[in-house]
Amino acid sequence: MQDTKEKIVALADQLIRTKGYNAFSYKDISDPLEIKNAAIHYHFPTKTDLGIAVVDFETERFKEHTAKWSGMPEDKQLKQLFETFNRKHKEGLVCLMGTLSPDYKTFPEPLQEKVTEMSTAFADWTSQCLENGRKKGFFAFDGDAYDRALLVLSNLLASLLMSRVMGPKTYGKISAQLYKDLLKKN
Amino acid sequence: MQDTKEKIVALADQLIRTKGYNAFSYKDISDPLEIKNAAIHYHFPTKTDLGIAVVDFETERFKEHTAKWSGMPEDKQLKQLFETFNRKHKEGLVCLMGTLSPDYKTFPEPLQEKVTEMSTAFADWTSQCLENGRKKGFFAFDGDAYDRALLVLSNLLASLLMSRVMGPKTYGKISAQLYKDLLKKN
DNA sequence: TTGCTTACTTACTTACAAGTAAGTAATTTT
DNA sequence: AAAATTACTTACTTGTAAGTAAGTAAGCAA
Repeated sequence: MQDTKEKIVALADQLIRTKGYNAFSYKDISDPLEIKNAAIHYHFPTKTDLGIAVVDFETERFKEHTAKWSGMPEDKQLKQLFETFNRKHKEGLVCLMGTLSPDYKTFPEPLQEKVTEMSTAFADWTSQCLENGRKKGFFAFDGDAYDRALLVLSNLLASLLMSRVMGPKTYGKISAQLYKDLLKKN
Repeated sequence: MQDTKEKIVALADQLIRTKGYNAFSYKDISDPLEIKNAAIHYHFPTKTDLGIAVVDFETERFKEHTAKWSGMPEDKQLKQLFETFNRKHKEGLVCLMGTLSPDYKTFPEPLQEKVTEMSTAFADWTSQCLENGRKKGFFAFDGDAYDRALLVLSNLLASLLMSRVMGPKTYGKISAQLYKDLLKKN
């Protein structure tokens, strides 16, 4: 019955993305899964443990995805990243980095570390992709590739957040212009 | 004693920016101000009322600031916007839009509306500033000015959030590159 | 078949959050 | 001078959060 444990992580992931870490409770998980709150504590003794599991799972998933894309040309790889965010947007969800960073200071250290680790993984991969893609002529942009990666990620992250508040079209407007900018030759 | 009311709003603002809306409590305000939690309820019957006051105050402050800048050339006006975010970064704070958007779905409608109103005010002003600034040759960018405004705001918003998680240098890297991009002539 | 582990439930505890009703002291209005 | 208003405090209530101790049913292991 590893099934329950996986379902808890999946639901917690969704709850963190919709309500935020500090606003979801064990009851939000135990009710739909028709288990008792103590069953969650059995698998994840503290809420921090559950948070860590969610973040770790996301980091793993990201690494698996990027590994699969590694044979593609860089413009296609970046397109895949955009598609990942696109899918989240269609589900009405935001990215973990976007929802966890405002609450970061309320987290115990072990969870903070995991969030930083996840974010670093995103930035490192994007930086490499942009760097290599520029060398091969797929992308055109000024400045350091790492700085540009931070810009790209910040746009993707915030476009999901802003879509919530300013309407769903916001996401498309930001991501479309962002992608055009990177391909543009000066 | 309008003083207490103002102090409550100012502290709530700071708490929302550091811990997030759902993580701060009336005790976080009543303790440092040395008043009872009922005193907060006297001024703001519900937490929603307090949230609305914080957002309204920020919207007003933004409109006052931009009104003061209205005589400047557009590149200086935009610089002022960047400076505003810069100051928040130095204080270790994030912007209201950044901290409130992940929790948006947990808000009652009246607060949601205020957050949307504030965000729209930001976007409208930035859009106008970019539009006029491009016409006068201060800025160079492709596409619609409103779309570009969303990009700029998303970068500023997210750079404050990401700085928390990835270190304080993140903010400077993003904002510097962003500003350069806008001034750049092709 | 006895014992150990897994995956829970039952039934709590402790803490703290938001919110309220009733009272009060000081000031302002009439 | 009396009445009302302002800005609170005292002392609650209600609800819910995270977490735990003890029990149990099912499966497997020796």
